[in-house]
Amino acid sequence: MSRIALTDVARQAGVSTSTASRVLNKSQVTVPISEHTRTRVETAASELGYRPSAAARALRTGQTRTFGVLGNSPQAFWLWSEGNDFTSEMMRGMMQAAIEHSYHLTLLTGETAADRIPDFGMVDGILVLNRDLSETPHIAETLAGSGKPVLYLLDYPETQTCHALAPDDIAMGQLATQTLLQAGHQRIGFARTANWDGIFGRRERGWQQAMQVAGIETPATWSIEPDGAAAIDEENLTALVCANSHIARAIRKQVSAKVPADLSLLTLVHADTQGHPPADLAAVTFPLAEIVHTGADRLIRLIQGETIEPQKQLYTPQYTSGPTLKEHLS
Amino acid sequence: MSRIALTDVARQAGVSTSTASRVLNKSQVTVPISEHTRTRVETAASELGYRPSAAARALRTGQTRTFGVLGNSPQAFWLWSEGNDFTSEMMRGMMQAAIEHSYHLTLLTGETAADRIPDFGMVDGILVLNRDLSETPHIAETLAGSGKPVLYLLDYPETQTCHALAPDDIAMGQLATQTLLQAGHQRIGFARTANWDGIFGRRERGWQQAMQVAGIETPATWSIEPDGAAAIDEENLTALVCANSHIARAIRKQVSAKVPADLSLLTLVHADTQGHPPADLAAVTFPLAEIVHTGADRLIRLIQGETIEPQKQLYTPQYTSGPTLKEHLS
DNA sequence: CTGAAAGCGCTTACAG
DNA sequence: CTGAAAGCGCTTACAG
Repeated sequence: MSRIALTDVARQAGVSTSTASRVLNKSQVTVPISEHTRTRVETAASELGYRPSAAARALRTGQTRTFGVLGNSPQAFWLWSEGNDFTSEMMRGMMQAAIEHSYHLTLLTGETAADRIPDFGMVDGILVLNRDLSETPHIAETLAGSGKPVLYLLDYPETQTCHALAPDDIAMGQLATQTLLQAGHQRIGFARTANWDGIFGRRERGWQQAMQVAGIETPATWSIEPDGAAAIDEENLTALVCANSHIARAIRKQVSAKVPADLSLLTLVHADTQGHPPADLAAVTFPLAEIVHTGADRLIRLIQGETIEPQKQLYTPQYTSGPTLKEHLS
Repeated sequence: MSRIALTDVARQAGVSTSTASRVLNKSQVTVPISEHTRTRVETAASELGYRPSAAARALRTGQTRTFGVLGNSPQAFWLWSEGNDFTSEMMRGMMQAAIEHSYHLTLLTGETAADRIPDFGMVDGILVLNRDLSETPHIAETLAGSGKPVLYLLDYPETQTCHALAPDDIAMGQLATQTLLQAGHQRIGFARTANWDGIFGRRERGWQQAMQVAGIETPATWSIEPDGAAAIDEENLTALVCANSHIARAIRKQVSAKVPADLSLLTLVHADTQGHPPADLAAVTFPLAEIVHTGADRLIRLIQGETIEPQKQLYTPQYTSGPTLKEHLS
């Protein structure tokens, strides 16, 4: 047997498809319908096991009630540097917004090669969870030309006007550095990997700025890689701001004897929904799930035609003490 | 400006829509096309920034190249009892299969009230990641009547012929129990919560069966809740099979002085992709990401019309030793 | 190698 | 309160 369409329901109920459609889409435009007709149509629909075709409806209305999520690579959905609960927090934020608006959520796969034009056809808007934007600027251009609402999370194109929600990365770097300065540290390094230059670059700039305000120079040798622990000794660093918790852990593994005896680690990291950063690290945090949730919510509002001025909304970070921070009496 | 459709491309290229369609869908049916025409169409398409309408294509072909994922409740995507990496492992398995076949993946939201008929219109098939199936049998019926391929993961309707991939829960309970028996334990309890009766029920049955084979009775008082540590003393239990790692941790927190001095804990849990169960627990594991990956792959094959006999494929568990297991010399 | 035409299943003005 | 009809944007036999 082939698919049961609205025409089948209408025929069985003895009404036109227009009427059948009106009955089955109760909420939309308020058109009065006789109780008798309504009952007949509803009975026919359930007898026949009618299920509307989302494709036909989407073609007609231009809306799918689904938004897409685009990560740098497909791995974005399970490999995140902060540890595994990053994925959970992300999912939580996205799904909650989706549920509140009765939207579905499609994870856009597609080639890792980001220059391939993605097949966005089936979504009403796109949430960008991409940490490599600075390395792949054409993504932002392609998206801007997609004709659909786009909202960036965590990372965003620096030079483009757009909707974006992200932690204030510069403020994160600054706050971490200021905290270490107040604890008496002077020789404070910054640990990051070379990738994710947008996010890590901003955090590093925050560190530099705070150091500069304190009148301390930051030679290039104070910016180290997670496997560059040798530089810590060479430069006599007493503290390190780590670009994320993964990096903090990698460094701690290398120099474990020194943490926190000789070396203070302060990591930049997301807070989980209970507001807790990793218990084993002193941290400056941003509210990941809240950012993602608010972002997905705003994207849906944009889809539904709400007028919202494009803006980059940055979240102020918070400091939470932890065992890897130590007062330094110089 | 309104949407650019294929007709616009065709007009600009000076060809019919049929021809334009053939050019732009290179891979499909092999129809020879002159190089000249091909070039003209491709140029027109890129000049105009043409993007095919997924809705129209889906309506015409009946395929969306997307599969849906249905959890018990929306929370399924971020709250899983085994800890947060459960989500990551799930995502990994699903996404990898999706990528291999160039499918997208839609997380189906919808009311928590599972009796509401979900809106499946936009997906070609459904992956069921639902741990409450035994409590909501109508879900399976609704799905069976959806006319789309359905594949169950982890939990499955006991009484229905269907496609399912899951750990062999009974074997898990048995293996854990046998391991404890061999270590010299006799008074072995089983710890679980009341919910998820399908999965936990099977695991519990495995424990019972292994005990029975060993000639040991299992009174109801030996089956305890995670907060029922008092029963451990009352019944002089020396070991506990825990239905999952979350439960194992809850129990350990209550009786920490005794683990593993007086009480051995053996937990049933998923292994991560590196094959590691939690390092702090002795465990009997199943390969979560592999199950999800294989399941998603099979679902896509079903969607594409491959004939596969419905079957419940159960994975044999593995034992990994850990610090919470102790020899018991009775 | 190319085109005219049908039709996938809906929704929504428009006309009663 | 209800129906006839157009049209969303594609793909695919079918006919040249």
